[in-house]
Amino acid sequence: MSAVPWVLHVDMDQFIAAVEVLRQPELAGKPVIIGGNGDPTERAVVSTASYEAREFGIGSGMPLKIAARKAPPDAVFLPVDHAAYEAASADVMQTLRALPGVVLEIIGWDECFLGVTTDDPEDVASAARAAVLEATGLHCSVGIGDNKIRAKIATEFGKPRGMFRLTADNWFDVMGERETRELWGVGSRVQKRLAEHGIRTVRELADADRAGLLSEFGPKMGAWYHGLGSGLGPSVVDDTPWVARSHSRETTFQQNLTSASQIEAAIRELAEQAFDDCLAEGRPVIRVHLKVRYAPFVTKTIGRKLTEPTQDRETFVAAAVAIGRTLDEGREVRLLGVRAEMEMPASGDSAERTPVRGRI
DNA sequence: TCTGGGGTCCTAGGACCC
DNA sequence: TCTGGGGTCCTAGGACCC
Repeated sequence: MSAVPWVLHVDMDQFIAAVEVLRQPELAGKPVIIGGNGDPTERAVVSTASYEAREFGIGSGMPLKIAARKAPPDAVFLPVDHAAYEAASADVMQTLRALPGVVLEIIGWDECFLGVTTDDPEDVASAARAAVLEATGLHCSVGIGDNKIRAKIATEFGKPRGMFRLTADNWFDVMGERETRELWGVGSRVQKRLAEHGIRTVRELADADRAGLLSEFGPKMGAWYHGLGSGLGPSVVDDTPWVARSHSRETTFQQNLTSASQIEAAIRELAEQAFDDCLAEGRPVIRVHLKVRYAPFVTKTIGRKLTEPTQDRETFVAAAVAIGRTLDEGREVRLLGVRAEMEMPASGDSAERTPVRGRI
């Protein structure tokens, strides 16, 4: 065997719950549910549920009120503690970065890609798992692939506390008959649109008419989805530090806001915080976005370019408030968010962007 | 049952320009 | 009556990720 480049995807097992159990060992083996303030009667959702809690049908994104109904009497609800998870995350990443010969690309709190040239990727994966466990007491799983897409998907088959290899050789054996929804970057809406074209499985996507996909999804996404059916994707692991394009603050109100003055006050507060996050990076803000959720299912986002890039807080806040004044009167607001979009440093913009939303 | 909070990227369509 | 052809920029909204 000769050394060739591999992509490893490292994903922490039930990361947030595991960090909590580490600090409170008596929680081990119990259904643990982390979300919001830890009060299951509040408007908030589950951040992470331990494997024990998942057996009761509780999972990420579920409203806490629902989780409370499904949970057994011995379930423990805990508040989200960002600082603790960030510290644990930093320990994990530092440990992985120290492995010999690897390039590390962080894609989230609890997951990253490792690029490594080796003739034995399983050996590197084992070493990574052992190192993380030794340094942090936390377990992880590793996907091994010949590109990022396959590595990322492989991890699901390795969980928990294991590893799995997915490459061009076994792609269709493993994924061919599965639903398109299992592909990274295909959500429920795209799954549905594909199904309307008779495309339900991964293999059907790979075999689909390319022109049809381009006309349904546009030149970029159409081509991307088509390749995704065959497990195609980028294989370069990039360790250049991530630069945020925007910062936002949003809040779900326990009681809906009903008056214009309440709404304006909330916009001010959120706008100041979002703006300050940008200011802390020393980068001018060029756009403001307001996100509003009116009672059930209606979320609106309204963006405005500022007349010029600004580092003046009041200029930004005033722009956010101005959008707020255009909102329909008499509607109760249950969620409000303000996003500040920053000027990007001029760069020779990398040609290979992966259109999977969020950090990659 | 009724939905966090942090993000990124893509597309469509209109305005405007030559 | 019918309606260039190319381009850029902007807004609004959709979709997805962790």
